[in-house]
Amino acid sequence: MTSARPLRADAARNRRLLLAAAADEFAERGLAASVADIARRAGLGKGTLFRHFATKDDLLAAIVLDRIGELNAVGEQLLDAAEPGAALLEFLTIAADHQQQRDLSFLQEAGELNAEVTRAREQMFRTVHKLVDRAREHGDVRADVTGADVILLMCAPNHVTSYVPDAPPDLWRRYLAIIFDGLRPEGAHPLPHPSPAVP
Amino acid sequence: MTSARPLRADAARNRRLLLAAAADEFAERGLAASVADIARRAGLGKGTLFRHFATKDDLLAAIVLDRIGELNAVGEQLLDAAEPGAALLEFLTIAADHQQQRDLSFLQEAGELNAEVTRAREQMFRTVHKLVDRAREHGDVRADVTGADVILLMCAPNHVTSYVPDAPPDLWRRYLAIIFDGLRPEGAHPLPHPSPAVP
Amino acid sequence: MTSARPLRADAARNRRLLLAAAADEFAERGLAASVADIARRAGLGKGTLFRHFATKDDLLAAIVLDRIGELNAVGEQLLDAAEPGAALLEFLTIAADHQQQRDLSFLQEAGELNAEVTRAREQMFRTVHKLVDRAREHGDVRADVTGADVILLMCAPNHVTSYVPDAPPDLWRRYLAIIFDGLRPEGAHPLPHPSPAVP
Amino acid sequence: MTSARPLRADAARNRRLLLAAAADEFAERGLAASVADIARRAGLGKGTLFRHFATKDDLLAAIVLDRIGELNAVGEQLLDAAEPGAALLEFLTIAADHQQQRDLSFLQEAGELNAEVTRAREQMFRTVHKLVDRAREHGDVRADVTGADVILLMCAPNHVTSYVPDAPPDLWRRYLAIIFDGLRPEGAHPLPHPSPAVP
DNA sequence: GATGAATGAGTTTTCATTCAT
DNA sequence: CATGAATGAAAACTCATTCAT
Repeated sequence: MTSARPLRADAARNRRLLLAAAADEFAERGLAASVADIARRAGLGKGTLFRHFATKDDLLAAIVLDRIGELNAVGEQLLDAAEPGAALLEFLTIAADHQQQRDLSFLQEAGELNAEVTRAREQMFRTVHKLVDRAREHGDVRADVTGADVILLMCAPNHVTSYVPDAPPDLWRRYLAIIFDGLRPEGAHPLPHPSPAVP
Repeated sequence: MTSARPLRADAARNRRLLLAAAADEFAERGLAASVADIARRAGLGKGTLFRHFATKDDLLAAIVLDRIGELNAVGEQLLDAAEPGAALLEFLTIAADHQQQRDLSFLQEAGELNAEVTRAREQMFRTVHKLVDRAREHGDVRADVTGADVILLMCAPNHVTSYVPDAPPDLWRRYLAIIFDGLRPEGAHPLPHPSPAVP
Repeated sequence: MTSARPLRADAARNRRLLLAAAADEFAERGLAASVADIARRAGLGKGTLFRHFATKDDLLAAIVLDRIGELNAVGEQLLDAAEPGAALLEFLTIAADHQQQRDLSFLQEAGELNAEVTRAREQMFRTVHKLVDRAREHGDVRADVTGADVILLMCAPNHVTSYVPDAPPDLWRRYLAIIFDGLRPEGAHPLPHPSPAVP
Repeated sequence: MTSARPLRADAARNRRLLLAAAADEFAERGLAASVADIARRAGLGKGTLFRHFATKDDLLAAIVLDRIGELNAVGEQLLDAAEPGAALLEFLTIAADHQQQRDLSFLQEAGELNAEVTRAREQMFRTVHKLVDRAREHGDVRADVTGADVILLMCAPNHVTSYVPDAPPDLWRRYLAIIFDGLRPEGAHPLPHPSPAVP
């Protein structure tokens, strides 16, 4: 689905170089990063970049797809964990940590990319729903919280710390903790609006 | 400070049109929105925009300054409120509501704009610090939460709902409630990272 | 010809203010000077400027016309002078001095302006031709030199010094002297090209 | 210094096309010529011009550098000529002829461009000083004339003919002859102002 | 296959000129 | 009449994408 035949060894290497360079460049300059800079950072020509990714958006989609895939894999593993609440917290922790390792706030800037990304995203969302359902059933999160809520709140810790210049690399943990406390059943106040359906 | 002499009636109207169009356009396309599109949306010529705001950044700064000013005014009034916890929640509610009326997530994209904006921002931040201090001393928010935390979390409800395609206009209230529950003393778990100093 | 009825007193004052401001501004910034700056320097509105001069070029033409008129007047007076050679040298000296008092190199930047300017210019040229003819007949300039030659060389002293940053105000006299020595009969070498017909 | 590695064959051709088109366009319209017109005249896209010359000023600097380099080379060769006066005249003749082939009066409009141009210009000026010194010592030019004078007068023949609408291509020779006669010792009148130090 | 030169639509900004106040 | 706000056609420059080498 992603590729018909496997790439030649050097082509695969170039693809990796490009993805890494693009992630770095996007992290530093947001989506405004130029393909020329990305190619230069990868040590390759612009033409090569376009051979691998027909479009700047395709390149972005490839990165997003990677991240989503990794995240979904983590989530699926955690579905079998013994303590559902701890599993959900760990999922969110790993998600935020992944984001933090390479500042991926730019991922949010990206709107609709393509069908493949949409499919992967929905798959990952389903996994989150399952994690949340288990945690709720186990009484680890409040009864009125849904998978959709967690999906929406998932990126908030990283987003929030992105406003701190030179933020310490683990600052997001503080805000994940606060938000997760807000998801717990203890001391929960009724929510003023129903959960959205969509994600 | 803002203007030497009052604008002519029609010029004032155009200034308002431009600010509104710019806020809308920035909301839809982020800071990448073009001044040409903003002018077209305002039903005015590009030159008129330039006459009012010498620079795209000046236009952005004017919007940001407006919002920050409104918000600070609200905050200062609430400093005298009887119940500090309720006052803080109301401040956050009004802040988010203001943001919601025109999606202002783009405000965050703006880095350093100019000295006036910086000053206004710091003023507003000081007000938030005071609101939080009062609420904390009154036992309405957890002891380990600071003004900086609230400043950072302040925009999260709107940001979070911006991922929902056709979000109902009050959806942010749900996430503000969850986050505010996370700030309450009841059921608080210790935070894994100290609060940042900066904002 | 220049105007049907005489200007009202204040209108005439504004016209003078504008011409003076324009001459100064053109002198400092060349033809790139903006009408807005000229109007501001005159202490008047842009609209007033355009009421007096329908076009930036018209404004320039008015200045040029002034200068040419003054110069022609000087030339005509000198036609009656006793020593034709000295008269020609004085004409060139006065011409260069006029140019120097307000740096008028910008006058050269101006191409064809309008019929009135062209007519005045031709009138002035005729005067120069007469001055040169008299000097030649009197043996004060070489036999192979024409009025056209002098017209062309007339601006060279000022032009040449314009390359010297912070040139002393009388430097042009040095180059006028050199060029005028080149026009004298003594030590003249035959000229390799016939004089042009046109100016 | 000029280039790290040699340009690809077609790129080198385009660079030449751009330089030629720019020189023509500048000659016709002065520095106000637009890069779009230059590119169009070269039969290339605007982007191509930008790729070769990052800035309009860079393009101008490249032209100026070319001309100055050629001129200096000519001058240095003539330093060894047997007759210093004839050598100086030939230098001025070649300089004017170069200028004439492409009207380069716009070169003078260019102020400070960059360090490289400044250096080349100073080098060329030193060469002129040497040519003039030799000619003066040999009695071929008047005793009170300096290298600076010749540098300033060097462009006058071309400048002067630029006022003649369809000037014959060799008309400048006439004015170079007149000016050079002014530089000769025979019939020289004392100069009314000392030579400038600068160029 | 890889490279980087070429392209031109699009961006911000400037400014002569028009016209409502 | 005077004013300065509005206008839009350029201008310089950027950059995703194509294509010759």
